[in-house]
Amino acid sequence: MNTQEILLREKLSEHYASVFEKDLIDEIVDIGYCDKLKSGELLIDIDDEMTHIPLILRGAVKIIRQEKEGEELVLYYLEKGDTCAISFVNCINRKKSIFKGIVEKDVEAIFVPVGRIDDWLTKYRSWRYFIIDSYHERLLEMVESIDSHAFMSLDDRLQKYLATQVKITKDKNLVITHREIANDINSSRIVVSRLLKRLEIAGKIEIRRNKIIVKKI
DNA sequence: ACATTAAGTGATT
DNA sequence: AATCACTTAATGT
Repeated sequence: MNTQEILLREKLSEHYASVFEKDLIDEIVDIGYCDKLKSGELLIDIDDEMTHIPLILRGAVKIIRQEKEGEELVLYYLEKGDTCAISFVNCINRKKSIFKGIVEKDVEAIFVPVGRIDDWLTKYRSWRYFIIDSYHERLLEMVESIDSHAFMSLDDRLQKYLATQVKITKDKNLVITHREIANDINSSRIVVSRLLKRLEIAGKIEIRRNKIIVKKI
């Protein structure tokens, strides 16, 4: 076994050791490779063919649905231990992606080529459960996204957004503009600015240029 | 010093 | 809650 494989095995066991059985980990180490992506990079675009499945080790990916240029809807975020099971089905039936994935926080992931993953489904119980579980999680997150758009006030949505940003970046100092927030929660920059101002007066956040310090949400 | 981009404000729908 | 039409403030060249 070469050093690269040992390294990969180490990284894999950080978040997936308890999930996958030993033989499966051996196979992943065998054909997978590790890669890093910088924040802002495009992981997958609509109509792209899937060639690999990412097993996220650290960082976060924002998955969005996009209408014609501009109009977009944030569906959910992928974090460590996650994979996009939606992409998994695309791999099996060779359909093109219906989502867009942008790196929200620098990502390190193991990429598994699509070739073997079909067989693994019948071969490994842990893989089967992992995929089904992942699918279920994504569905719940999507429902939650729909719910918040349908039933929550913009103010609540904004606070929820700030909370998830803190969770994803693991940092209470968010480096983000009002414009970007407005985009993500489907509102206008002006309205977001005003709501943020109110949150600041309420003592929940602190506003700097290009930066928001979350104190208590 | 100047241009560019982010954020704040009042009025209007 | 969105949009317009501005102003003010911060930052890069």
